Amino acid sequence: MRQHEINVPLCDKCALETGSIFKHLTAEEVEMINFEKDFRQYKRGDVLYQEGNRISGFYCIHSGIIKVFKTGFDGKEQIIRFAKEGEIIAYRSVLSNEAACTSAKVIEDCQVCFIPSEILISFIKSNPSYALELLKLACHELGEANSFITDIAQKTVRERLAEILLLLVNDFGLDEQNYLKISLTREELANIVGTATESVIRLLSEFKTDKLVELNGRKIKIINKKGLEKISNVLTRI
Amino acid sequence: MRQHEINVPLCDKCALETGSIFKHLTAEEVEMINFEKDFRQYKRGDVLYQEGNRISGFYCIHSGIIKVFKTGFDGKEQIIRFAKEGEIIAYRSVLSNEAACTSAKVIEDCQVCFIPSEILISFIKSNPSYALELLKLACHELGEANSFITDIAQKTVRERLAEILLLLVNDFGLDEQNYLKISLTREELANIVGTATESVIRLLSEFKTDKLVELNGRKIKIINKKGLEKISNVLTRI
DNA sequence: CGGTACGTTGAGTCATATCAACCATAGTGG
DNA sequence: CCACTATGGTTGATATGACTCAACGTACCG
Repeated sequence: MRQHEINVPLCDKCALETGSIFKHLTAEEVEMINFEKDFRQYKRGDVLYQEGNRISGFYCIHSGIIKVFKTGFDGKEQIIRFAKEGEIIAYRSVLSNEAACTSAKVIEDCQVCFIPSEILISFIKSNPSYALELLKLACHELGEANSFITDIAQKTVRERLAEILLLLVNDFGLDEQNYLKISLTREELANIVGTATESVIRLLSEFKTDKLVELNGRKIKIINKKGLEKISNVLTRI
Repeated sequence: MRQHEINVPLCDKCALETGSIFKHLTAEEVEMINFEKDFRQYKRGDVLYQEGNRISGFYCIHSGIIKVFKTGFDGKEQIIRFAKEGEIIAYRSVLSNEAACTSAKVIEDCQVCFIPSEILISFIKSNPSYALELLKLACHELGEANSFITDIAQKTVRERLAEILLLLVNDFGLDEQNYLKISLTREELANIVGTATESVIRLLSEFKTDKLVELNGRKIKIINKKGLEKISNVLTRI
């Protein structure tokens, strides 16, 4: 099923709608991206780039969800973060001028714009307040990474799973029936939490027994957010 | 024993010697830092700033070693990174304009320069190539954080301890007798690896039995680097 | 209809945390 | 100067969280 007429999104419109980082650019700069960018569509499972790749640009997500992950020794994925509309990925490699230290794979069909490195670099040089925004972004991500390190190092799998569920609620929201909008396989959940698939399954069904969630296949319904918050903290072990 | 005449280091000299990020500044800019900065000396155990603080500047380390850590629920520290001569800390908070997400404490007596936020911000705006260098720095740290997340999530304590020892060798080097130049308490080691103090003690003495290291109090002598490399990877479990 | 990917459950094992006791060292104050 | 206290290091015993392995169910797909 190929679309003959694809609506390539315009960056100026997109930046406003999604609140992407491009909203800090001037009109001419946005126009320049519009001209240079390459619009692409991907389906679930598609790979945008892989660890070790040299990347010639970065991606701005217009719709859909992408997982960014590293691959450990035995091939096990560790999901580092998700990216959704308005967010950019692979900018880290472009800026630090290193090979990609992560891979990116599609979780939900998506439309993305690929923007050549040179444009990013030239904007940083020409538009200082944009550079500052990028710095803020990187520093913010760094702060989140630090928290995550502390969590993985100190919390139990149970606590982390509860926390991740809440984080997913926060990032992707719930539908009218309180179902998590993002749907992941048990394995993917395990690869965020940093545990085995079986452990996620067991803990989720405990959560279900404890009336914290309901499960319908991959769809997870949150029915006691306070309870999850309680678990995700210290309080478990008082 | 108080020094009446303290030699306040000059940034231009220091930047060259230590290869700090200020080497990308113009002569006038460096001069400006020299003028505005506040030189400070700290002793082991001193705290530079604490999680949650609003920080009005960042620190450039001239000598000594500082640990940057987060505090978990039960008060347990998770060491995020170390900073030594030529490196800057707390720039993350300054740039993302958030409260400090970490604390910083002195490991080895140190001399640091405190530089007000405004200077950093103004340089970013006036000197794009400096902004780019800062971005590179932040992105590089982000890459390291991602690796660390994957390691903590996937490797055993044994693997991680070996890895951390190698990382310390890399960052701080060995003296003539192959002793690690940085000396940490067992608890601090545990707080990097993300484990219990007792586990570090037990594993270290295993490493000793296996002729990988020798132990003299806090001083750790590396006698089989290859062996540690082997342990730090997958290879343990073949 | 067989194949493949995902989900679930059970049983056994092991690495690691926890708890407790003890030693060494150094600094403190009466 | 000595008892006192705090801090760090070590070791042993015990408990348990979480992983691994294995079997099996289910659903979807060509």
